Parts: sequence; structure tokens; C-alpha cells
Amino acid sequence: MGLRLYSTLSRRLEELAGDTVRMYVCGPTVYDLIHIGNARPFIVFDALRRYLESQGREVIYVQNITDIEDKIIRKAQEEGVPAGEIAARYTEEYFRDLERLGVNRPTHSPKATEYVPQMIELIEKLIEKGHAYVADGDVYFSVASFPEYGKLSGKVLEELEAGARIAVDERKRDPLDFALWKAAKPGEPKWPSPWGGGRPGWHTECVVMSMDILGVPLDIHAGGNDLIFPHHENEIAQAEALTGETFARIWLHNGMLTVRGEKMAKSTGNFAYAREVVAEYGTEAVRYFYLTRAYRKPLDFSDEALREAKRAVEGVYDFLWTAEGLPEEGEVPEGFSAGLSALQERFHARLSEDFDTAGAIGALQEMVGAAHRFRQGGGDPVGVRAAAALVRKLAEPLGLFQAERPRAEGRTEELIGLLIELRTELRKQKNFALADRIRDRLAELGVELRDTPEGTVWSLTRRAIARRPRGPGAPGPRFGRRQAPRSCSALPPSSSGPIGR
RNA sequence: GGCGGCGUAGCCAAGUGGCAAGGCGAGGGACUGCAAAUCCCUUAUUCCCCGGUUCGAAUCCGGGCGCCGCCUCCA
Repeated sequence: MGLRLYSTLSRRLEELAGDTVRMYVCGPTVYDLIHIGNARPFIVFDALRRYLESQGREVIYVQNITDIEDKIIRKAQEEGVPAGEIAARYTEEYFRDLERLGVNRPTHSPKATEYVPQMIELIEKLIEKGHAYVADGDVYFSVASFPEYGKLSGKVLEELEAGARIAVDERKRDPLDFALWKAAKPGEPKWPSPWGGGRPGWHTECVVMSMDILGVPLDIHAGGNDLIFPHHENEIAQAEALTGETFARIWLHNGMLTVRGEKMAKSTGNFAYAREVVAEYGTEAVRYFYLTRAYRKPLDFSDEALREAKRAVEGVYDFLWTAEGLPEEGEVPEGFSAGLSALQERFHARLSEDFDTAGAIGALQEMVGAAHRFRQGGGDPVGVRAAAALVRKLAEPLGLFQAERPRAEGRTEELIGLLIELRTELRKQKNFALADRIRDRLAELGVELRDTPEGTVWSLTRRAIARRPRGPGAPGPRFGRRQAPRSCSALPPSSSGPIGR
């Protein structure tokens, strides 16, 4: 099945063709833990990648690590440690957070510091071609030398220049020119270059690393929509001024995560660390939260929204785990099977049109509902199992609904079985008081009993699975304003699991 | 001011020309000893407003209103 994606560059849907997809997604600057808003592109584009792979395509997925940058240097100075130590620490934490978010590792995770010689080479070529110039140990890209500047963001040079917000730097020939190379100030990390010790500018690394690993043109270049200008515009300018060829065919940009309508950002303090949110609601609730909203639209973060996502995920698991306990013999009636096929088609149709994960998940939910009704109507259990298997298979690329039912450990299962046996006897004797007491006490212990026509079944309760190791009155994560980001060591140890713990 | 986008039920949200998906919540009913789960019914005659195009518009066009993002580091 084909796939059309909305490209920021052309402002329309573009067919993504080819058996191999070369994809580049802007990664983190490793100066602090990522917040939950940062996680949006990681989750969404990871899901896209996995969907493409499920279609049988090969995806080479590159995501950079910006490990040298002003914020890292500032943090290092604050802590009195080398910048490299800060970068190494948060790089490691970043990969841990990806795991917590259920995001697969990129095929390549190049670091900026590993590409300094190549960046210098690129800058030299741009100078040779007259697109860049040296000023006092800095090197700037000359925006005026690239007539197509502004084509991604839709900006017009003259209007940008009229803008009063652009800081005027005496060394620049034009206020819009941007730094390719920054001379080091005393005490700052530096690499040798033809223009003296310094470090590369931010916009250059993505160009060099993507071209080195993937070549040009990229099939997909993706990131948050706050990167459209100037970051991605500047990437295009450098890459295309250098090669004269299209840098990336399709530009994808996700919408921002907001809090009460305002963009979540470190600088405004209205953020929550990704790992805190995962610890509170679980990996899948977070993914479901993101994937049930079109990736290009803004999405408002709140406790309520995450709780809702969590309940929805639990509902699906309830279905899956129940269905998978049903007998396997029998045949799936054709009518029901056809209904499932229609929903499966809808699932793919939705995804193939600008990766509408929300619409696709709607189709999965309908499968769940249809299966419930089928069973209620006396349908063959095998049909219900078939529906469950299909939901699992289709949701796999989305990183949802893959968890197995949690099992009790050791002899616990047998002991629970014994209690159920006794309780069944009590119910026969109409001793409901004692029977209910067993049920209530087990519930307190996190074991939920359900009396069905086929007998009593039990499960570790969704609520118990979700139970947090904190007192009932303890505060949850704070999503309000926060003054200073907390250090990593102040955070609780990592936790993971299919739907929280 | 420029550029881009958004406005669909109590809340979240899909749908971009042909009877308004889905989720969460709420109310009523069935089932149950009671629960839980599930099922059934009810919760948008209508998609921010006003015009226009069309046999037909939430969907296209024009004009408003409101909100947001970018224009500075930013996923």
C-alpha cells in the first residue's frame, strides 16, 4: 500500500515511493533530560519508521546527537565539569528515555563531535564557492548568496530583514547570516580549524551527518515545527548551496505539545520530564496519547488527557487478555471475518493518508467493539481470538498492545486457584458474605475476580498493575511552572513495563 | 506586521464534496446473589460566524471572529 505524506516544503501530500527509505530526524541536544514534549517527534516518527518496515521497506533511520552546543557549555561551566562529561551523561540518559518511551533505536545515532573534520571540510567548500565568509575567527553563511533562502518557511528575505528581533552582529555582513563556525572564547571547548580554535555551528551538523550516512536527496527529513525556521531553512541553504541538488524530498514537521494552550518548553518552565510522565502513566498511555492526535496538530498535555489515554489502553488489554484465554478450536464465520477485513483496510487506508494514526487507532477500537458484540451474540470464541490477533498485529508498528498478560509468580497462581475454588463452593452454599470478602480482599491485593458463565476468571487488576509505589496522598508529577530543571540524580530510578507498574 | 496552522458532542478527537469514525465521561436498561466485564439505548438534525460555488459542503471559494506556533535557543 502506498503512503502519502504532507511535506512542509511543497505544502501538499507527496507520495513516498521506493523500497528503501532514507530518513533523518533531528535529535536532542544533550544538556538535560528530555521533556515529554521533546518525545513527540521521537514517538511519532519512530512509529512511521516501523510502519514503513512493516510494509516490507528498508528504512535507514538517522538521528543526530548534538553533543557540542552553547547550552552544554553553559551547563558544564555551572557544574564545573568538562562539556564532554555533560554530553556523555545526557546522551546515556537520552537512550534510556527512548527505551522508556518504547522507541526503537535509530539505525545510526551520529554525534556532532565525531564529525568536526567533515564539517570543517564543508565550511571550506562553502567559502570557496562564495557562500560563506570568515570574520574574526567566525565563519558565516551568506544568506544573500542563496536565492532560494526562505523556500521552506515561506519567508521573504526583505521582510525578515525588516524584523527588529534579529540581533545585529557587527561581524555579519547581513543580519540574517548564520554561524557555520564559532571561534572559542577562553575556557570553551575547541577544535582546530583553518580559522583558529572553535566549534561548529548547530545547523551544519545535520547537513554533514545526513549527507555522509544517507547521501542526497534524503527521502524524509523530520523534526518539530519549531525547527522549520531557522534550523531547517539553514540546512537547506548549506546543503543545496554546496551540492546544487535537492537536500530532502519530503519535510515532515510535528506540532508542538502545549500546556493550557502554550508550547511546552524548558525555557518557560511549563514542562515535565518524559521519564516522569512514563513512570506515572506508563509507556503505552503516552504513546496512545500522542498517536490518537494527528501528528501535525498541536496537542495539549494534561493529567486528564493522560489518564484518559491510559484507560483506553487498559480497555484494549482487557479485551486482548480475555480473548486470548478463550478456546482455540472452531472456525471464524465468514461474515465476521469480512467485517474484520474491512476494518483492516480502513486501518491501512487511514495510515496511508498522511499517517493518520488517530483514524487508524479508531479502526482498531472498532475491531474490539465488533468482537465484543460478536461474542455477546454467541459467536465462536475463535472469531474473538482472531480479532485479538489482528489488533495485535496491526498495532505492532505503533508500539501498542504487544504486552502479554502479567502472570503471578511462583505458587501464587495455585493459591489464587485454591481461593477461587473455595469461593465457588461458598457461593453455591449462598454464603455470599464470605465469598465477597474473599473477592474484596483479593482485590486489595491486586487480584481481580470476575464471575462469568464459564466460571470465575482472575487477573492482576489493571489498577494493581498500574499501582504506583507511592502513598495515595502523594503528589503526582507537577506540570505547572518550574523554576530550574532538576538534576538527573534527583529523579527516581527508572521504571518500565508495558502499561506502567 | 510577515509566514504557517487550528476552531467538529460535556471533554479528547478522526473525517477535506454524498447519510458526522473512535475514545473518555454521564444517564437509562439487559446480564449478575452482588460486583466486574460486556451488550443495548440516550448524550452533534450538525461541524466558530456570514456569504458564495454545487443536485449536494464539516469538507471547495471569499470575508469575518477566536486561538496557537515560527519570525531569537527550541522537538
